[in-house]
Amino acid sequence: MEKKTCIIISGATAVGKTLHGIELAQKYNTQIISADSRQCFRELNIGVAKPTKEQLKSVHHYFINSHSIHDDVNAKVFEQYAIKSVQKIFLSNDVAIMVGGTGLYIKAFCEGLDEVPPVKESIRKEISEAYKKYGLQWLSEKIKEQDPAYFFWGEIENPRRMMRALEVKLSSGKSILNFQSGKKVERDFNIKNINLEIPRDELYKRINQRVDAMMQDGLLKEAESLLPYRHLNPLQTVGYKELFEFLDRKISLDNAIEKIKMNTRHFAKRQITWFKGHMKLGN
RNA sequence: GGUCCUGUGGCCGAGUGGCUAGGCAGAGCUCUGCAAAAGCUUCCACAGCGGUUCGAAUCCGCUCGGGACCU
Repeated sequence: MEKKTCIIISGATAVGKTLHGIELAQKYNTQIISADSRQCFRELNIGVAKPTKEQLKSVHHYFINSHSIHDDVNAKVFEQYAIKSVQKIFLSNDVAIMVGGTGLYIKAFCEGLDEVPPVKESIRKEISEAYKKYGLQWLSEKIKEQDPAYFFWGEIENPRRMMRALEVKLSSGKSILNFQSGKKVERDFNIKNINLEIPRDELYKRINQRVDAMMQDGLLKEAESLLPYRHLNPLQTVGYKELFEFLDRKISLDNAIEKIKMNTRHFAKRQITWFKGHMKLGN
């Protein structure tokens, strides 16, 4: 039997992935799996540049509006969800399309993530609260004492990674390094990648225009309605966090809009760097 | 016309004779579980000219540009 194929369309925010993905899906008469860590939340709309209702009607999208901001969504959740979704698509199609800009999620889908024992919520909470209170110094001392191997090999200037290492150690008793094999899972389907790129200045122009359009579409109102949930991870999102600052009267509205544009550029740059280094398969 | 203050990189901002902050933006990068996250690296300066000094962004003079006040 011929192997099935998943075509992945990747690229920075605002390059035009959505449109290309839909065209391609229609050409193959198939469906799309979104690989976007924010568009999966049904409560987030204008600020995350979801496909329009019409677009969603014309091609079925997995992982869009599939979760709530109260759910725990991460790379592992995505991997499992996406694998299930392609399999479903492959039941009736030879080709599936994945569209998205969340590099880590795409990587998890392509290569798999190592099995790491689940971490108790209470431990995670404890660590992040202690870090908030005592800072990086405390964290790095704690790592040194609990997981000297990580202290030696790991990224000891990145609190996020250190906290992850610490939570794994504290809940499993083993260093996270024991679980990170770096082995890639072989999928039983072909993967082809199309990484979309346009000149930087053009991308930045599109970003600016899109932010203005979002504001016209009522992003401020949306942000306002999400204010009660601002502490949730899905709300740590460009376009919302800046408007929360405005609603706090910390910055002016113009200032907030400028910041959204700037932070979106930063985000896009990180995506470009990621895809440059990671998406060398296919195409 | 006079008196005084002031001039630091794209922006903000310390330094006030030798050790040439820092932040933001810009550029580059890292990446196996919060990733639209988190972190790392890096370019760019002392308004101009002259003087003092072993040595000046720092002291002196002049020029130019800002600002304040006086008649």
